[in-house]
Amino acid sequence: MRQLPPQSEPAFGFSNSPFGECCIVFSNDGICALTFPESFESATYDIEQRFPETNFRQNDEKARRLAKQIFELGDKPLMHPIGTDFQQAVWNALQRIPAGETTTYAQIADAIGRPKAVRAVGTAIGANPIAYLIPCHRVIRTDGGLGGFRWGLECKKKMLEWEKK
DNA sequence: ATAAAGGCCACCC
DNA sequence: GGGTGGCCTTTAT
Repeated sequence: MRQLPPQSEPAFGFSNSPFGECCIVFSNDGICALTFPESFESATYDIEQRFPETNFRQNDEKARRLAKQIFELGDKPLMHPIGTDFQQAVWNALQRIPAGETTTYAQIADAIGRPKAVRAVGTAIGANPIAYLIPCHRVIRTDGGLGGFRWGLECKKKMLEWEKK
């Protein structure tokens, strides 16, 4: 099952955040992406890849409002991530990790009833479209290593530090 | 239909 | 520390 791409008033915008500038993609159905791109171009390229056929307006004002909700007030706005069944299962499991705690890729695999799909879990976590809100940064390796992070390991560390207190 | 590439893990050296 | 083989999903041929 594949969810529909954003349809109702799709838009994107940039805002600052505790972890550097972020790009938020949203529609009336909720947030469908939160990224930390290096540039305007890489951000729009990413959007283009993820949602071809969709025409987005730029709305930085709303993006800043959302960022404030997320990072300052700790709200969790409505989300609308697009992905396969497997990915949805993984992303749902991520949202059950309490803030300030970590788990491992293997434990997530167990949690979704696919203990052998550890590697695929790693791949699915890497495909997480909504950074921070879907807390893929709380997943580390079984051997204690930090694992990877799409937006750089420094960023992953920062997020974990930020949540520690 | 098939190949190649992953944010992994256990096991060896 | 490092290398290898197995595992499973996704994406691009």
